Amino acid sequence: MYTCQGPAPALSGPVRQVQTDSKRHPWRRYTDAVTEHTQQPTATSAPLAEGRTPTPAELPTQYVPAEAEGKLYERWVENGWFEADAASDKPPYTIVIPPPNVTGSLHLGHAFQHTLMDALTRRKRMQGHEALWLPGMDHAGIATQNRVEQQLAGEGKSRHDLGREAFVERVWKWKDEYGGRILGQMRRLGDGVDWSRERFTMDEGLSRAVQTIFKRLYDDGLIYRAERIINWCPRCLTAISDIEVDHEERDGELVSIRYGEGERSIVVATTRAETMLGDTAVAVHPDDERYRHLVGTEVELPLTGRRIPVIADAHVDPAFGTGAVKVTPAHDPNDFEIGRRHDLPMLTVMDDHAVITAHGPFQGLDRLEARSAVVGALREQGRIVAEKRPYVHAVGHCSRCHTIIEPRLSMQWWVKVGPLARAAGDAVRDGRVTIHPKELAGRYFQWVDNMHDWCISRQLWWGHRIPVWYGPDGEVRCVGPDEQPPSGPGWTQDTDVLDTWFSSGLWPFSTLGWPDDTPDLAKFYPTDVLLTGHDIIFFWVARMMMFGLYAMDGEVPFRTIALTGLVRDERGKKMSKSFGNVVDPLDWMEKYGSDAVRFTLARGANPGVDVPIGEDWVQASRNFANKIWNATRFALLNGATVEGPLPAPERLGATDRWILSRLNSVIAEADAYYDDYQFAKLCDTLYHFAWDEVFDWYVELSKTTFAAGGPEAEASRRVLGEVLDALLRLLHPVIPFVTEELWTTLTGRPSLVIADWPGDSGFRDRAAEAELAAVQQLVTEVRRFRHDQGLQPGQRVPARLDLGATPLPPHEEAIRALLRLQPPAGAFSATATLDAGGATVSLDLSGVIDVAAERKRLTKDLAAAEKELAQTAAKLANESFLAKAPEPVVAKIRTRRAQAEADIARITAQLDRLPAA
RNA sequence: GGGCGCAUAGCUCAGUGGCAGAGCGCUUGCCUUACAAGCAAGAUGUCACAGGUUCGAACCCUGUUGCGCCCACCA
Repeated sequence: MYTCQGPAPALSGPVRQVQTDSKRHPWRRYTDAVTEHTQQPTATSAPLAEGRTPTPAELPTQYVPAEAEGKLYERWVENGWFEADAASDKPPYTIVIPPPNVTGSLHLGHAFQHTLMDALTRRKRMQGHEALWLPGMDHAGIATQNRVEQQLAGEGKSRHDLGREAFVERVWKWKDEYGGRILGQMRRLGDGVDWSRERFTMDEGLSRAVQTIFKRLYDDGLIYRAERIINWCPRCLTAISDIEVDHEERDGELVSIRYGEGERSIVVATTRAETMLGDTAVAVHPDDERYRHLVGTEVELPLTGRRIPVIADAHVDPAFGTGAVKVTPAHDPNDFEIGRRHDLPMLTVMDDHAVITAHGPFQGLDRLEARSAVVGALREQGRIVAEKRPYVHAVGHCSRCHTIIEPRLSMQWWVKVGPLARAAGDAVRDGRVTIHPKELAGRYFQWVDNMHDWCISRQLWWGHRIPVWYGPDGEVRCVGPDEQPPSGPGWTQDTDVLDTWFSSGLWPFSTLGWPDDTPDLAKFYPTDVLLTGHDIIFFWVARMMMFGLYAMDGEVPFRTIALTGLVRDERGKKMSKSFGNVVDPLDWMEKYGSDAVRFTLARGANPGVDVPIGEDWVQASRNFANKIWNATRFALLNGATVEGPLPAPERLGATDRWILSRLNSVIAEADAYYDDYQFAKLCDTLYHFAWDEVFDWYVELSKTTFAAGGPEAEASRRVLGEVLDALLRLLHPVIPFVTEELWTTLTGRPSLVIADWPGDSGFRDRAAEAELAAVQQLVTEVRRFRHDQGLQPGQRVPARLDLGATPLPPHEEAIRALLRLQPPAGAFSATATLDAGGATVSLDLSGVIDVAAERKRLTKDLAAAEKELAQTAAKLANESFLAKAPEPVVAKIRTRRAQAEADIARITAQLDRLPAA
C-alpha cells in the first residue's frame, strides 16, 4: 500500500476534469478540450493528505512541466546540492562550462551541450563523486564592445566622446544590466551548476591570472612585440588573429597592368589594384628565362612617378598569370616576406579605415573606390594590358562584422606558439588527453602542428589591458600582478587589450583560483571532460591545452575532449536568421518542458555529428515524459513500493524475474553508453526498455498478478517499485525534472540529485527471458489474428488454451487477460486454432471467422517461411560456408532453419484446421 | 590548392562482414479504467552508381557521381 512518507513533494499539476459522458461530448471534442486545457493550466491539485492512497481522480493524468520545473530547480539550489566541496574525500569529477559570451542568450546549441554536461555531472554525483560543474561567462571583447558602441550610437555618441575610462565603465554597467541573461536561462534548462563558484573572465581573480601568465610567458620569451602584417578590420578598427578571419570564395577581377615601358616593361596581375600605390618592387622567379634580363633593373611604377626594382624570389610561381608579381610589403603577407628578404621599403598607403593616404589623386578614397579609380586611370594611360577577367578567389572577412579584412603592417603583441603547440599536440598523441570522437583528432593535429604565432593584441578598450609600460627612454617593462607599475614622467601603459580567447584559454585553472595554490585547484584540476562544439577546437580547446600544460607544469587541463556537432533544424539545415529557422529553446521549454527539449537533444547526440531537431520530436519526448508519469501513477495506485529488501528470486514469478534480469542488463548498457558519451544510444536504450518492456508488457502483465493477490502480488509490488525506482534514477541525468517529481513521491526520499546511481546486481535469468519471449510471441500472434478478423479489442472471446509442454501455464491468466479471452461456458466449438511456441489457442468465434482473410494471411506467412528455409538450407549445404564460417554463425543458421521448419509445420497445421469457406 | 567526412524507409538518423533497424510520419481498428500526449495490428528499402575481395558485402578495397565540412599568405 502506498503511503506518502517524509518531506517529498506531492505530485502537482492540474487535475483533468475527466469527462465520461461520451454522448454529450464526442470523442474528438474531448481530446481537443484536453489539449487546450494543458496548454493553459489553471487548476492544480492540492497536496495529498499524508498516508492516504490517491485515487485516479486526484492524480492528474497529464504531466504539466512548466509548473513543476521552476520549483524543483529552486529547491535543488537552495539545498546546495550542486555545490562541490573541495575538502571532500570523494573522488572529484569536474567540468568547466564553455563560458558563454556575456552578450549571449541561450540557443539550442547551448541547450544541447549543457544537457550533456549536466547529464555527465549529475550521474557522477549520483555515483559518489564530488561533482563540480563550474559556470561562468566570457567578457567577449569585440562582441561586447560592439554592442555597447551600438547603444552609444543610438545616443549619437561614439566611444571616443566618452573616453576610455568612462566607456569601460559604461560596458560594466551594461554587463550588470543586460549581460548574463543566459544565466537565468540555464536555470530554466535545469543546469546543475555550482553557482557559488560562478566566474567571469574579467573578474578580479581571472584578471590576475591573465596578468600572471602574460608576465611568465613574457619572461620566458614566449610573448613578444613585433611589426608584421596582421589581419586588420577597418570597421572594428583592430587587429584580429588568423582564425578570426573567415575566408569566402568571391568573384573578383584580375587585372593585368604593364609596369615600365617597351622592352623593359613587365606585366603584373592583381585583384587589389589600389595596393599598387604601395608597390616597392616587382618579383619574378629566379629561373624564369622570360624575365632574366630585367632582374636587377628598375621599372617605372605607373601613376606614382616612382621607379621600383625587379627582383628575383623563389616564392613566385612562374606558371601563374604572367609570372611576375607586384610586391606591396606593407599590405600583403607574402609581399611582406619578400620585402624582408630583399630589404625593400615598406610603404603604407592606407589608414585604419582603409582609406588611401598616399599623396596624389587617390588620397582620401576608400579602398574599393580607389580600386576602380586606379584601374580607370591606368586604362587611360593604356596600362591595362588585358581586360580584367573574372577570377574566383578567397577573400578574408572579419568573423565579427563581416567586413573585408585588410592585411596591414602593424606593431602587435604575439604569442610564440611553437613550443606550446608542440606540448599540446604531444599530450593528445601520447594519450594523456583523449579526443572523442577520435575522428576529430585529425583536425586538432592539423591545427596544433601548423600553428602560426598568435596575434594577441587588440585595439579595443574592453578587455584585459596589456600589462606592459613604456618608459621615456624607450624602456619596456612587463609588470606582474604583485608589482607596482613604473611611475614617473614619461611612463605609459600599452593601450591595447588582449584577445578575448587569451583569458578563456586559462579557464580550466583560472576559475579554480590559479595562480594561488587553492584547495579547489588541488581538488578539481585537471578537469575530467571538456565538452564543446567542434567549431571551437582551434579558438579555445587548443589554447586551453597550450596554457594549461604551460601554467600547470605539464598537467593537462582535461583528460577527455568530447566534441559535439552543431544543432540543425529538422531538415538538417543550419539554423540561421536568414533562413528564418532559428528556434528559441525557451519557447519549446515553456510549451513542452525542459525535459522534453533535453531528451530530444540528447537523443540526437551521436558523437561529433550535427544534431537535427524539430518541434515534432520535442513533442514526442514530452509524450515520453508523460508516459513515465502515467506509469508511475499506475504504480502508485497499485501499491508499488521501494520499502524493504527485494524478494529473493525463488520467491518471484517468471515475469518479475524477467524484468529484473532485463533491468540489470539495461543498467550495464546505460553505464557503458554514459562512459562512452553515446547519448543517442543511451536515450534509445532507456526509451525502449521503459516504454516497450516495462510499460507495455510488464505493467500489463502485473495487472493480472495484482488481481490474483497473495504473496506473489506482494512481491511483485516490490519489484515494480524497484524497476521504476531504478529507471527514474537512470533517466534523471537527462530528464531531471519529471524523474525528480515522480521519484520523490514514489520513494518518499528527498531528491534524486543526491540519490545513488543504480548498479548492475549481476542478476540475469535467461530462462525467464525466454519464457516471457514465448508469452509475447503467443499474445502477439493471437492479437494479430484478432485484428485481422476484425474483432473489437474489447470483445471477449471464449477460448481454450492448450499450453502443452511449454513454460507458459503459469501465465495462462495473464494471456487470457491480455487477449480478452474468457473460459468457454457451456458448449464450445473451436472455429480457429492458433499455434505459437508449442502452445495452441482455440477460439470460439461462433461462425464469424473470416476464413478467406486468414487463409490469405497464413499463405503469405507460409511463403515467407519457405523462403527462409530455402535460404538457410542452401547455406548449410554449402561446403565452403561450413568450412570457413565461424561456429556461432553456423549454429545461428541451423537455428533459423529449424525455426523455419517449425513455422512451416505450424502454419500448415493451421491451414488444415481452417474450416471450409 | 590541401585535408576530412557523408550518401540506408516519405523526413532525420543508427547499424560497419552472417535475418536491413529506430524515432517521427503513414494505413487499419480501438474510450481497453495508469496514460487518446494512449493501446493494438500493419505497410514502407535497387542500403547513391560501377567494378573487385569473400563461402557470404549496406559494411572491406578501387573507381564514378552527388552533397557537406575544415584548413590555406598563388598575386
